[in-house]
Amino acid sequence: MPVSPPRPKGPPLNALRAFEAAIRLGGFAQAAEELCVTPGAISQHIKALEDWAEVPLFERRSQGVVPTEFGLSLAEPFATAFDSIGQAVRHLRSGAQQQTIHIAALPSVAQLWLSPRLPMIRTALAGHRLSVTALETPPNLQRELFDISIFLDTPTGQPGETILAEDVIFPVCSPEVAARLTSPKDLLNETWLYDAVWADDWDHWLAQAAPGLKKKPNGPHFSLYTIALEETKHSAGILIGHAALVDTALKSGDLVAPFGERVATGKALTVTVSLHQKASKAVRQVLAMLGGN
Amino acid sequence: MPVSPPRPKGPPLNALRAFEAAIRLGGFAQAAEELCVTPGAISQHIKALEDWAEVPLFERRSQGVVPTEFGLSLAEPFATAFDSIGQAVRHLRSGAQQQTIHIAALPSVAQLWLSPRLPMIRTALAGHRLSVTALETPPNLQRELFDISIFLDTPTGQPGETILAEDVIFPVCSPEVAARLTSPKDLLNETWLYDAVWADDWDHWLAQAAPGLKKKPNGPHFSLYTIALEETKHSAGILIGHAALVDTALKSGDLVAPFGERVATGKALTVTVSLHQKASKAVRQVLAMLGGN
DNA sequence: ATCTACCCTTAGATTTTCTAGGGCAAAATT
DNA sequence: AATTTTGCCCTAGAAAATCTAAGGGTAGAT
Repeated sequence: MPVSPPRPKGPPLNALRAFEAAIRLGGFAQAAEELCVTPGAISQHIKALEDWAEVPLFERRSQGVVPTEFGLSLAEPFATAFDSIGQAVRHLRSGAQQQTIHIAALPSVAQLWLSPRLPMIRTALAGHRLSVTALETPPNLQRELFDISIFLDTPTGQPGETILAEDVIFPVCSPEVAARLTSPKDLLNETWLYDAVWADDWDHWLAQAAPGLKKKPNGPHFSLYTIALEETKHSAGILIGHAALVDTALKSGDLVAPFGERVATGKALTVTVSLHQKASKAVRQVLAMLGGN
Repeated sequence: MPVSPPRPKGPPLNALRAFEAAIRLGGFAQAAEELCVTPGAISQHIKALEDWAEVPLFERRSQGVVPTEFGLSLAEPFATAFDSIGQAVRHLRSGAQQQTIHIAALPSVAQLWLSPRLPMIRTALAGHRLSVTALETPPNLQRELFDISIFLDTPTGQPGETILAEDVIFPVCSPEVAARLTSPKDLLNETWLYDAVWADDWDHWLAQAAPGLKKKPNGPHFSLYTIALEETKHSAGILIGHAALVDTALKSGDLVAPFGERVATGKALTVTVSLHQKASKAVRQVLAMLGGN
């Protein structure tokens, strides 16, 4: 006789969030990244949820998970729900006495492009705190707590996005190294430096600027563009420079661009602002200073 | 220089839920009851949230907490957000192979009124599981996971509510005790039994049915109406019966109503169903069997 | 065939979250 | 005026959740 079982408890909220992320991003690993946990954590959350609801949400395949039909049907309601939560949380955060502007940027962009502009911003925004977070992938501004994101990526065209500059690349090196170079062919005798995530920059530039020139890539790879740039300054070799990132070094004379050929990558330095009313006065102010409209 | 702090993390979701409940119900204690935790837990959640947002949400007074103006302004967005979550969760639960109908009822109603009707419902709903939970206060059907609630309370008039019967009260006792009674005045010589939460039933009935009759209440109090009723059957005294709850005992002859005066309390036996599409076929079926429209 | 690169799971450890018990202060009651 | 009641706060220890790290399996590449 089923009388008085303990009050039926709702599902764990964090599991719902994990599920929402997993179904939206299409995988546990991606969801894990967004939530800053290991995939195992996501796996357990989903399992807990499946146990609670007594319904399978994902089909486990060897190459990843595939949402079940039913799981997919939950995507929209949960997305709506968490957008709603996000909005309420923004409202909550807007109450802080001292507002904080959260900026997300690619590590290299943060250090090489944003950093020189920060002092100006900070003085203009007295009374606000400023927080800069380096991220490998652009955050979902609707869901996460960033106000502004600055990335070097293919523009998505979503609302709130402003293109600051098209991305153009060209080899850069120290003046000392540049002295040895007269034509692109001389590159073959030099060490080529690579950024780990932009490893095909060299191929891309060569294809446009010096077709036919081939070289086995044997130079060092750096996980941080900034490190590669430092090494370049120390005459360790030649690096493909992204205009927005090497501008300061070129202006100071630490680096030079030995060849004139500038090649567009199709990417762009884009700044995106979250579309929310509160605090946006300060956010718009920052945007204007960064060169947005 | 604030570069690369750890990714700003959102507020703990559970704290948001605690806050939403606290602001909606107007107190930590009430929120604690709804979430089935101790008030201390709520207190900690709210504090965590206030620390996170760096803004006070409640003003602590000795007789309870009062929401700050800002806290109050968050009530609506958070209510909306959690309604949204609730809806998504219902959708999720609707996927279970074997549906469960969750019924919430006052303990006395569950045992005395609902219990005799359960076998009929269960056979009609083969393939569904049935869960009956005894609750002192009616749950928020929009937020909690109950499908049907049955309470003896003043009708609220909210959508989904059906009045099954007006609440009327009158003294009941065992036939053995009834043999000693001829007029209401004889009540003065008998032991009066009380239900702890309906302690003023006697006063209420006397005021209408036998004005002037006074007696110092010295009879035993029972925390469960069912126990009081059992004692009444064992001739331990006279109890104020609620029509819906003593019906079975009157029909079986275990109890009798020695006086004809029936007094309305203004309350009613009401059944409320959650307004949701899925699973509501079964829910409506149950409702019909209980006597709703 | 073997290797590499993914991605998901499981067991154990860690951190969060909860409960219990003791206080305090104002309001209601005696 | 004293007492009881109510409702929140605090802290330490206990319970439960959540996470990480290591394991294992599959597809496509070498």
